[in-house]
Amino acid sequence: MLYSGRCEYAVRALTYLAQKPANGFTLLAEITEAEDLPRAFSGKILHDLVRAGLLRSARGPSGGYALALPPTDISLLQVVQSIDGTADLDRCAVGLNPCSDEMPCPLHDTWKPLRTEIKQYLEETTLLDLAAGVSRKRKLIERANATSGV
Amino acid sequence: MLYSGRCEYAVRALTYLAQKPANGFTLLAEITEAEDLPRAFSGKILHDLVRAGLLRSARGPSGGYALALPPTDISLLQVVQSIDGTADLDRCAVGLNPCSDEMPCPLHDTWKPLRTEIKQYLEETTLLDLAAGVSRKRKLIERANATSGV
DNA sequence: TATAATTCGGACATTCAGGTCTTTAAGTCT
DNA sequence: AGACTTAAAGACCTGAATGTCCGAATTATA
Repeated sequence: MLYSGRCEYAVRALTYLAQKPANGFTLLAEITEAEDLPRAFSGKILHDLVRAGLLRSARGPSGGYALALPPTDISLLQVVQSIDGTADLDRCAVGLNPCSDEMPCPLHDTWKPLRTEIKQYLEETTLLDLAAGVSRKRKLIERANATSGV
Repeated sequence: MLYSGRCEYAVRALTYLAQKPANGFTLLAEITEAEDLPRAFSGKILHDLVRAGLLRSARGPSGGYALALPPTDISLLQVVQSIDGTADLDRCAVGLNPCSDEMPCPLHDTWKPLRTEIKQYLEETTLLDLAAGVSRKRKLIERANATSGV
């Protein structure tokens, strides 16, 4: 709903990397197995992220992928723009052209503030937030298992 | 961004119908020419809306399509759900399963309020609002043409 | 230097949304 | 009844997104 399938894969892979210690590379195989992603396809997506400057990569033994920036410095918006481009976010909700503040489409006045809010959300949410969310979830699962006597 | 291409066509066709007097049917050809939509394809989409109960249709001479409800009673959400289904709107933003309030995904807490807002927006916006927006736009265009001396 | 490990890159396969075309069924009019 | 108009339904086509496969390029290590 917010972004494409490709982009979702990118977010998940990046979130996985954000949870790992900052030194050294992580294998594609490890990422895709942990996150249950299609391996070859994800390889291409990660490569796109390399070209976009969000990841570093290294070939050969002890190679793999690593974040090119600290998790605080990578926002969802950057990921979306690297993978999907910016087109969707600025597009008119009804698809009528031309559509601008001067020549608004039927939904323009009401839709625009909401769209701005969505964009802000993507801009403010970083990989750190995502990684923190994952560890919070992990704890909840552990607690659930403990209390249910497993 | 909010809904699929099919759904956008549906919204535009419905908006066109909402601007017409309530009696009688409107030809598919008229709708698609006025809104510049692919004719055969739009026929299928309109038929989906008939099955969903948002439109009525009639074959033969003086046949065509008409709203099954007054424009105030058809919300964008109903259109989206008739065409795209409800899946996207309730889906977890990151695509992790399971994802619920008890077992939230990394984005759950922050994404959910925004998603609720989007849903509310779709629910509160009706065909009447859209039709009103169109006539507002039409006036703006006329005024622009008048002042530019055309 | 040889070898193994790993990403890179392109060719190919599959699936799905978008879209056209043709035939059929259901109405209206004379 | 017969001719005509129009939506309904289905077969088919197209292009983009998704995904696989395999060889080439690169690099650490023995």
